Amino acid sequence: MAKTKQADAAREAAAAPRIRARNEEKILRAAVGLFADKSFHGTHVKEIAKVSGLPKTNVYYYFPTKESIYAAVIERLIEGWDRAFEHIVPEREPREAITAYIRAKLEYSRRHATESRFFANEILRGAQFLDRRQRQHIREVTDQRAHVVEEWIRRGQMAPVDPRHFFIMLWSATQFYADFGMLAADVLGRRRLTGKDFDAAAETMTGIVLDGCCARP
Amino acid sequence: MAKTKQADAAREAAAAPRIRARNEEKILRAAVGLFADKSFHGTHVKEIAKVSGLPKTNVYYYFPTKESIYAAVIERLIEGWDRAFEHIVPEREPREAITAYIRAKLEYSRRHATESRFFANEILRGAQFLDRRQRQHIREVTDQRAHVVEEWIRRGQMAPVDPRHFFIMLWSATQFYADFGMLAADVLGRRRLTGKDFDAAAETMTGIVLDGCCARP
DNA sequence: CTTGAACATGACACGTGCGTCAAGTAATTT
DNA sequence: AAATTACTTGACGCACGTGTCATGTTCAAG
Repeated sequence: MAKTKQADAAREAAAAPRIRARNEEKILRAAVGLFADKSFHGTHVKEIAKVSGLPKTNVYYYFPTKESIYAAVIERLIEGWDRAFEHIVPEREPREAITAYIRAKLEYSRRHATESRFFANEILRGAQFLDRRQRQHIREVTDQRAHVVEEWIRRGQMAPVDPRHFFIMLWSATQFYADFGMLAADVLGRRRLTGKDFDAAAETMTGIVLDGCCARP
Repeated sequence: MAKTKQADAAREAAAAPRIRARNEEKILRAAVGLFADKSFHGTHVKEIAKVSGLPKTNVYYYFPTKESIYAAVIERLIEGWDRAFEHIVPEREPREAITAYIRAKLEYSRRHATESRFFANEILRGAQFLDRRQRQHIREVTDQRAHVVEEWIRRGQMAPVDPRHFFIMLWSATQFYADFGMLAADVLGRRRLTGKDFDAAAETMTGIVLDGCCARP
């Protein structure tokens, strides 16, 4: 036990683990897709093994339990959570920054629909696997960007909206095209969402968020 | 077999089945909560039985399989899907109708968070249990209301937005507070979402949707 | 009160999913 | 080249979840 741990630490520090890195990658890549499609309980380790091309026992060589695989997938996603927020900085003009943010988020939804669905599913379940640190991270990042919006408002560049509900609105709308893509496609009369659909979504969304959709009577 | 079916039909037609109705109700009520929390595979019939206060075998007396319980829950939800859309009629002034729609949807998210989460989960999984009729229903209802928006635009009462993406935006934002309530609460620094939070959400949302949030430079 | 159907229940059969083990092969180090 | 560690593998045990069955019990009607 202690021995294994020590070896792990050594490996982590040193250069060595090409095989390990490659196999863990394979496993996590297979896992995120399966978890996204069928949720934690619906996904069997056997399948993760098959999809990743490794025998099941080998999966258990790298990860002690199914839960640990799930946790590892989460850990990766949290790291990328705030990427799109980088557009929200006080130096930029809000219209332009928000437009860029929406595009970035939608682009993410399109390219990483699977990860997005996985994450949505986890939150839907009450974020049972997110630990305190990860939840705090999300909150801190949001807080930080909320201050930018407040600054914009203070300068009169934006209407006085609640920044957090504002972000929720942007987040939910962009997220929708990844998480509920099937429903969106249905409603739009497509079999699957196309690039044009994402463009139309971005245009509609930015138009409404920036200027609203109803002239005052 | 044929006998049972005949009896079923008779029961359905006649007045009798108080006990059946009551027990099916109990089962479905228990099921929707469990499915919402733990998804299809994470929910065990044993638990459905326990929560609904019936012995497991009795659950199987009313529903042949776990899937049939799941399907029954879906059937109920689809029926109520278009309720909030009732506000979207051409006679009303769009600002007022949209405001009412947002409030209604948010109210639904607050009062029926469990059902909402169940439904979101089903869509997330690619709507595997929705049959063709149900999906078509959703599409038809949306289409119908999209025409109202188009009428408003034609009359110059609304900016020329894509009605379907517009609805998606409203739907996703309101849905968020039910489905990802835990995340919303986290971001807002609460333990749980309060009535005031829903009010703030409604205000922010209607403000942005109606008038946008950024003055043109 | 009797009869037959609807309803309720505990015990059980069967499949399968998680995780282990012992024994092997490849890669590194000395 | 030997020894030590990293990795790979097939077979297996155990627990548990789904769905069944045979046997009661309540209820509605003749």
